[in-house]
Amino acid sequence: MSPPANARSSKALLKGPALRKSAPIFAALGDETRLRLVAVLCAGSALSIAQLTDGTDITRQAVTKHLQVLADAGLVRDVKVGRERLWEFESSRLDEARRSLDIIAQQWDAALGRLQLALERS
Amino acid sequence: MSPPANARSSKALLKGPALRKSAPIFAALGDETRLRLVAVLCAGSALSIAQLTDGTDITRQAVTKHLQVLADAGLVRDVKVGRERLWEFESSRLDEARRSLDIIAQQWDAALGRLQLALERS
DNA sequence: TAAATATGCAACAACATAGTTGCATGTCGT
DNA sequence: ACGACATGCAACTATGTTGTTGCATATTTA
Repeated sequence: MSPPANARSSKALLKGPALRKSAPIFAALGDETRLRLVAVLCAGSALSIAQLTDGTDITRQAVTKHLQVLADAGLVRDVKVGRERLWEFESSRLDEARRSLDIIAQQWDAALGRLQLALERS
Repeated sequence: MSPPANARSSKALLKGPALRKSAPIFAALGDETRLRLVAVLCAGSALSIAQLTDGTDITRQAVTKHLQVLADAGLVRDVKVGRERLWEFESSRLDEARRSLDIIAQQWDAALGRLQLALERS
């Protein structure tokens, strides 16, 4: 059979912590409200909870919880300034998630390449 | 203030369906078991439920449910072959998710660039 | 100091998710 | 036809998620 040649690399892909560590990041991004918060914050400026709540149909407390989820995933960070709590985007974890998707896409492209090669041989 | 120059583009980023449509994809990827299934299937070969269950500590039915979640997100597809049901990776939705992360990262880089520029001017 | 602002904390309801078990159905090989 | 194999369906439990309300606390500002 042909698969043994790449069986080890695909197993390594799974055992390596890269993919497993990405699951919580994807889970954090897997909510429309949180994805919107990330999109707002990645524009650069640190914003308060009240500012992030404005223009939303949910309560300030709900936004706070979403921000906490994002913070647990390492996607945002908070800085206390006076009576405010400003939230800012943190890019490192998102980069990890990007790399994970790139690895999967790359693996898939390689599989398509092998299929193409096999077809040409027939 | 400096933000108005890019305020419209960041709003367009949010209103565009690209990001909102990605949330369900991230939600589907936000589980260790499902991420593993995707990683296995992106290696190329279509696998049966029994095969995908082997080497796991959960039941076949649990795997079936996870596959259904992935299918709802458009990340995998099933093909019935005899008494088996083979599952294969589907790359288009994953590419959408990749583009969404790229957009966010790009937005962030632009913000850093503006910050750098502002610092140099001082 | 007092009012207004910004946030924190806790309890609650509603719903979704992850996983199980038990049994039924369909398909292959003998 | 019959046993073995692969899967489907439904019910059920346990737990997590999302969002709410009510009240407490800290910080400005007048």
